[in-house]
Amino acid sequence: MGNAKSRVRVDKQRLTEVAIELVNRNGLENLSMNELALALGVRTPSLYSHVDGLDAVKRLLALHGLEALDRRITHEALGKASADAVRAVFHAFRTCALEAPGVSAAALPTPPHDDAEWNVAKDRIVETLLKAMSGYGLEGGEEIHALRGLRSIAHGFVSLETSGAFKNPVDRDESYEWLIGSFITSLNEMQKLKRKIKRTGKKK
Amino acid sequence: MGNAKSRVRVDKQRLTEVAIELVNRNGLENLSMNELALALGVRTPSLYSHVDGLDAVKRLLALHGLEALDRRITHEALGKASADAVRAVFHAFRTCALEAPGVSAAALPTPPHDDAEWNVAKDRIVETLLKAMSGYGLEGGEEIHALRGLRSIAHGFVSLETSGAFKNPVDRDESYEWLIGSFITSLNEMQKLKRKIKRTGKKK
DNA sequence: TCAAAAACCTAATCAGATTAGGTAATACCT
DNA sequence: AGGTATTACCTAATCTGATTAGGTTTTTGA
Repeated sequence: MGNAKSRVRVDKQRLTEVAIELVNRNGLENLSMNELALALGVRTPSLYSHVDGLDAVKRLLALHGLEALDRRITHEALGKASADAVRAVFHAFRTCALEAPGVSAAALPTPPHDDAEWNVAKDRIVETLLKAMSGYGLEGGEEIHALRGLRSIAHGFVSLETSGAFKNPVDRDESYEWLIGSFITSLNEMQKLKRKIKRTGKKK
Repeated sequence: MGNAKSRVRVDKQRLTEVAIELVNRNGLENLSMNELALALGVRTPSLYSHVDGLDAVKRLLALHGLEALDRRITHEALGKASADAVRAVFHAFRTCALEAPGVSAAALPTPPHDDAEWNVAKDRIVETLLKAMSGYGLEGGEEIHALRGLRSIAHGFVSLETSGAFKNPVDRDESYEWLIGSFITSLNEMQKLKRKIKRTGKKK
């Protein structure tokens, strides 16, 4: 016979899965220990056997979100370089955010200094982004400018979009393409300019 | 003699001023009715004579922040056009956010549909931004793309910066300049391209 | 000067997170 | 299988912060 007496059995795995569900459906700000416990079929205080509190749950979501984002960027940008790679990165960001808004919101905050695992997850993405842009041969701090620019644009657009800030009927996909195009254009211009300078320099 | 018996006397004006103080010092997420009441020298429930609750206080902060931002943009961009105007707008955004981080954070959320005053304040900024970019003669939806781009970049950069996401020692001012430059470059390129097309068209 | 309104106050309620302390199921060792 | 340590749960309680109820004082204005 089935084990009629067995308890519900929560573990970090299932807890995380259910939290992901909830947060993507109801938003990060509406995640509560009560709701999570209810969804897991358990009383609220029981959760504390598995995680340290609400912030710890959000941290798990952040880790999951960062990992998913990195996977996606890597996947989309694989085998591409320069403009194609940058385009792929932008799309990966937005796709993740639209498909999993709650998790993506959880992944935004800057991890605390003392949380090694979280910092590593964040740094991994930075590395991935730098690699994606490596085709442009940026150097001397410019690669950092470009990295920050890319992050600012992607995060800025997506967060305004998901918060409902774009009310005008103009198509949002087109706006994103336009913005990506503008970023790439200027990377290209920059590259042209640098080549010209190098040539001029050599003439001396 | 002074009126020794007079009560503390709170009004919306002073309440707002004190809330601005607090939120800029301690962050929006740490604003509470308790703290606000304490700073005003009044018991917490007394605040409800003046505002409807914490959300209403945040709304006041948002209105203040939007007004301040609009004033600043208008002031900085006055008498400028095209690239100069766009540059001024970007700087106005960042200066506001760095000088008054709490208020700026309060001004971010999209107002609810039914809040006319808040929506008007937001729309006013949109108008201001469109005017600032009008020198580029964008049309057919491109002005909206550019508007969204500008907002995305400014908001994205500033929010990543203030949340501590830029850890690399590379100077953040330079990164912002770089990013602004890249946006302006591509606006210029776009304009060149359009002129060329128009010329070609005319030749027919 | 007196009545109405406004601004305060204390006490109470409510919602969520978290902690304390106890009990039952599970796992592990023999 | 039997016995024990651990773990996962549970109920009850605490704490914090927002908000409401209901009463009292000050202010306003006829």
